[in-house]
Amino acid sequence: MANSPHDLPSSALLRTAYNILAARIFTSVVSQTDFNDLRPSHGNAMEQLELEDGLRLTDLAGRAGITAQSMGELVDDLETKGYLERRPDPDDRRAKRIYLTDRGRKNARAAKRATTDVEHDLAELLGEQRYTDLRRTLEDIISGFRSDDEGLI
Amino acid sequence: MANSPHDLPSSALLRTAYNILAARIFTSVVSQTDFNDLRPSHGNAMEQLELEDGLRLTDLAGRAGITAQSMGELVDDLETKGYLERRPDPDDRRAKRIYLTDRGRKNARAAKRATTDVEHDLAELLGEQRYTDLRRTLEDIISGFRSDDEGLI
DNA sequence: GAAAAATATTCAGGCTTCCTTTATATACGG
DNA sequence: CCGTATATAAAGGAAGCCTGAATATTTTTC
Repeated sequence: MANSPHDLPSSALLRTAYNILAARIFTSVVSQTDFNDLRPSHGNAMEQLELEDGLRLTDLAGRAGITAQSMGELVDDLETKGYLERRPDPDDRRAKRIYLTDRGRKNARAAKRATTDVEHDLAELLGEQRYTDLRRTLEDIISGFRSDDEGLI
Repeated sequence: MANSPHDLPSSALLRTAYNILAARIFTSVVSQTDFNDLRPSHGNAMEQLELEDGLRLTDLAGRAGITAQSMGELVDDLETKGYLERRPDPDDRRAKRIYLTDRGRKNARAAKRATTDVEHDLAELLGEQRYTDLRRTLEDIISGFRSDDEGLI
């Protein structure tokens, strides 16, 4: 590769490190032939439903930080591909609730496993102490800077 | 915001930290009214020309990691807006060399300043020791993992 | 208890950023 | 020179996000 990391801005280091980790997780999941019809953006929906099933589109969008319309497209696609299904919300007939199918649950488990594996690899590469320090430092950057530029992200 | 950073995967922490820093740098540059016609992707071209002026389109694309065609669009746009100019390569009449204009140089200086400011802010937030540790850790992640997944990024 | 306001979703269309394919001009090795 | 490689450009498309407007339903308010 052309660039030595030497004296790159920290933002570039963060981006590259993120890209490497994200690519590992994503390729680990889609390399299972069952799931090779997923694209990275589908993760926006799947990640949330792994945590809590049966959400409404609006909630899903809010948690992922994208518009309801964008999330609608992702959910359309994931529904077509058989990962999700929409069922009417019995309490609010404007809304539908979005559930993982069996296939969706299998995928969610694979994603979780891949993410956990990467955390392990990271901790192994860095050692427990530096791994913990890194996470704390990143959390400090997020909470320390977020307030400064509300809503710019 | 909805998510507490607690036990998010490290990849998510890296992405959020990157987004915050990148947004700071970008908004700091474009908030100068002179430069409010730039979009983030223009940085792909400008960043490289800050380092070395007079590159050919192909080199520029290679260094930025995008196709020559994509870079061609960015350069078209930046030329229209007066940041760059193309001049024929005297040694190879197939090629053109791309130079910063005065306006382009002014912008490059502003970008460099914004980047430096963010590094300072980071070092101040974390303290010198943790700032240095963070950078070294990120470099270690990049060099430690890059070899594993060659070309997946 | 009806009119007004808010909410959930969908439909239509657009923008940005990147891509692939194809065309054209130029360079260079044998 | 002739074939192949290289530099750029032109045309069109896919992905991922957006805004605005339409529709159905719920909640609020007077």
